Amino acid sequence: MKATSGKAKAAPAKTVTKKELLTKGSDANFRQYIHDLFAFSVRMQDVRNRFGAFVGVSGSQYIILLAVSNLQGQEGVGVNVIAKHLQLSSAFITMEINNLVTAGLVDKATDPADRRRVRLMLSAEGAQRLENLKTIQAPVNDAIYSSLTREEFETLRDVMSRLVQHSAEALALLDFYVAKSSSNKTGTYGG
Amino acid sequence: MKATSGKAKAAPAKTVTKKELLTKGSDANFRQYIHDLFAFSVRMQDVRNRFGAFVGVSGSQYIILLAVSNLQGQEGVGVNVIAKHLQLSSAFITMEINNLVTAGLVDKATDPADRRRVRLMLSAEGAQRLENLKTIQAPVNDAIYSSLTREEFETLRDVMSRLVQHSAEALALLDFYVAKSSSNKTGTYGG
DNA sequence: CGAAATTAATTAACTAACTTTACTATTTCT
DNA sequence: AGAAATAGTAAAGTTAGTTAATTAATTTCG
Repeated sequence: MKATSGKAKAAPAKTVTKKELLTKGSDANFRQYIHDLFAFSVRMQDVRNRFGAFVGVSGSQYIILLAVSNLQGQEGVGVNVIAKHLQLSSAFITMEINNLVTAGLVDKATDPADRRRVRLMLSAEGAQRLENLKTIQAPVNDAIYSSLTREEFETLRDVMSRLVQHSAEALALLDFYVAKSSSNKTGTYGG
Repeated sequence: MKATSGKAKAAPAKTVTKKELLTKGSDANFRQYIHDLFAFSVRMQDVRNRFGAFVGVSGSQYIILLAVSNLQGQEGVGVNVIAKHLQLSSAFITMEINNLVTAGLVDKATDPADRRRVRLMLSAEGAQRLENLKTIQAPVNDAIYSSLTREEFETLRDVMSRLVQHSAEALALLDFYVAKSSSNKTGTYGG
C-alpha cells in the first residue's frame, strides 16, 4: 500500500537520485542534510562576523584581511588576486581594502615593476590583531568540532574539497538548464 | 629544530588546538578546510539563487517557499515559525511572503482560532513549481555529490548535524568573549 | 470584569554587502 | 607609434537583510 497503485496522488519526485544518497529509496535524509548545511553556513557567517568584530572590522573586511594574510607572501598581493580567491568583484575589494588601510590594518604600495599594480600586506597592527584573534578562535573552533574523530575530520576535509570542485561543474550545468527555461516568472512585462 | 629555541620569531598560534584536527601539529589542513567550506557555501548560495530563478523568485524567496512546503502540514504555518526555522527576522518573512502571495505561489489566510495568526500554504501553482524544479534539482545534486560513497554521505550527514548543534553553543561562547573585549576598534568617536 | 502585559504580524526606514558600469593609468603586443 | 589588454578605482545602484515602532488580538490576573 504505498503509492504503487490505486488513485494515490502522483508520488512526488526526488531532489536527488544517486543511490548512495537515498535511504530506503527516500531523499528525506538528503533534504535534512541540505537543511543542516544551510543552517551551518548561516552560523559560520555569524562566526565570521564576530571574529571580525573582535578584530574591529566587518565580517567581509575580516575575510579580506585573512586573504591578504594568506596570499601576501614576501612581496604583497594585488587586488585582483584577492578578488579571484574570494570570488568577489575587484571593485569591492578595492573599497574594503581602502577601509582597512584607513584603519591601519593593511599597508598598500604601488608595485614599482608594474605601476598599475598594488602590493598589499598586513601592517604590523593587522598581523597583531589576527594573532590576538587566535586566542578566541582556537577555543571556538575546538568547540564547534569537539565531537569529531580524526577519521571523520579526514573524511570531511576530503569530501569538502571534492564538493567544491564538483559544485563548480554543477553550477555550469545549472546555468545551462536555467537559461533554457526562461519559462516561469510572474513578471509584469510580457515575456 | 623547529621554533623550539633560538631567535626565530615567536611561533604563530594556531586557529584550532584539538589534536584530531591537527596534522603533524599544524593547523594548515584545518585552515584549508575552512576555506573550502567557505567556497562551498558561496556556491550553494549560488545554486539556491538559480533554483529560485528557475521557480521565478529570488534566492531568499525560494528558501522561504521551501520552508512553507516543509512546515505547512495540513493547517498551514505562521510567519514566526518560518522565521525561527530559517533564522531570519519575522519582518523579513512577512515582506517576502507578501511577494510570494502576490506572485500566486503562496496562499494566506487568517487563523480563525487566533486572528493575530496567519496560515500559510503553498498554492497549487507554488507546489507545481517546486515539483517541476526537481527535474533539474536531481541532476544538479547528483552532480555535486557524484563522488560520494554511501559511507561518506552517512558520515557527512552525521557530522553536519552535530556541527549545527555545536556551532550554536560555540556562538554563545563567542558572544561571551567578544562582549568582554570591546578592545580593538578603530572608531572615530571616543569609546 | 477590565487593565496590563504579551504575542503575531506588519510597516517603514535603514544598513551591509555586494555588483555593474564607466573610467583612468599603465603595460604589452605588433 | 597605436591598438589592445590589464589593474585598479569611483560612483551609483541593487539585494538581502535588520531594527524599531505600530497595530491588533489574546492572555493574565488583581
